[in-house]
Amino acid sequence: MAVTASKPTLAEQPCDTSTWDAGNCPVRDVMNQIAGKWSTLILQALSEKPYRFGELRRLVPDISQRMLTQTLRDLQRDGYIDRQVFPTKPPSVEYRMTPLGYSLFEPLSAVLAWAASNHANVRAARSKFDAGDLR
Amino acid sequence: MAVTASKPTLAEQPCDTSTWDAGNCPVRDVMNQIAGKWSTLILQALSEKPYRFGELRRLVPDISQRMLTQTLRDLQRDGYIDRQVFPTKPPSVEYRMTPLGYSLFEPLSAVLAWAASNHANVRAARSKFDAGDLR
DNA sequence: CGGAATCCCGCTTGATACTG
DNA sequence: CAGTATCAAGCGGGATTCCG
Repeated sequence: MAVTASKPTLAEQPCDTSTWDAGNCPVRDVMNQIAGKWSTLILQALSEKPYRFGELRRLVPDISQRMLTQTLRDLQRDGYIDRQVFPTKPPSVEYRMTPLGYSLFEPLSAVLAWAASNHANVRAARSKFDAGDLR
Repeated sequence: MAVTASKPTLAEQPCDTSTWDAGNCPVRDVMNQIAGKWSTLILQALSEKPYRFGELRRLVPDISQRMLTQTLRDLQRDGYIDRQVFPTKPPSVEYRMTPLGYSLFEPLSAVLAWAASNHANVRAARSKFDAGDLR
């Protein structure tokens, strides 16, 4: 349960505050997409193997078809996933991760793993804050 | 410019779809916080060294004091940062990263670094998608 | 200086219905 | 099956004002 990491080496991190102007900040530009409510879930699913639309819908129980469509299009637009249509009857559409998507998911999966491992720590900090808030 | 990573080892990733129910999904619970419009920027700044309220405000030029206050409180609530009040006149408040915050920032910084490195790739994919959209 | 409180707008999201 | 279209609600977030 103990937090494993202390202060890491941060010297080479992209903390360049000179590029934080809203328009051309890479961090914002990329994060604003993958930070969406559903993006990480979809990326996580597709990192495993390709899936069809309906399969993804079942994998992420409470996503609406509207949001699934939109999230998939956004991820495709940024080059993270590919969309392949099979003109069968009824039609079938398969989504799969691109090399760029995999290259993103590599560091991203570390964050997701952190979330899974440290969820309890975060929840604990939360209740502690909510409780002893006044003092 | 070339994308460096191909399919990485994903066997051990937390792709457990059984825990994707909205309520208890660790990924959503953690990501929904750090995915905020400003959270990563603040974490990035505080990963360097502690800062005071006004300093952070200057570091992130286009954040409103409302959002800065709220983001800082949320990050503090989840245990990522600490808040220390110096009862001077006028008062001074310093924010600094906690060990938990550093342990999160370690994997997170890899994503931020990816964003900086691959921003061009994403932008290229975007324009390509927007152009040849119809065919 | 470091906030809290209030007002208000607009984008995101969800529910529903329709189409190829 | 895999979407698109439309409408309405919610809340994220900005501008402003006031306080210790």
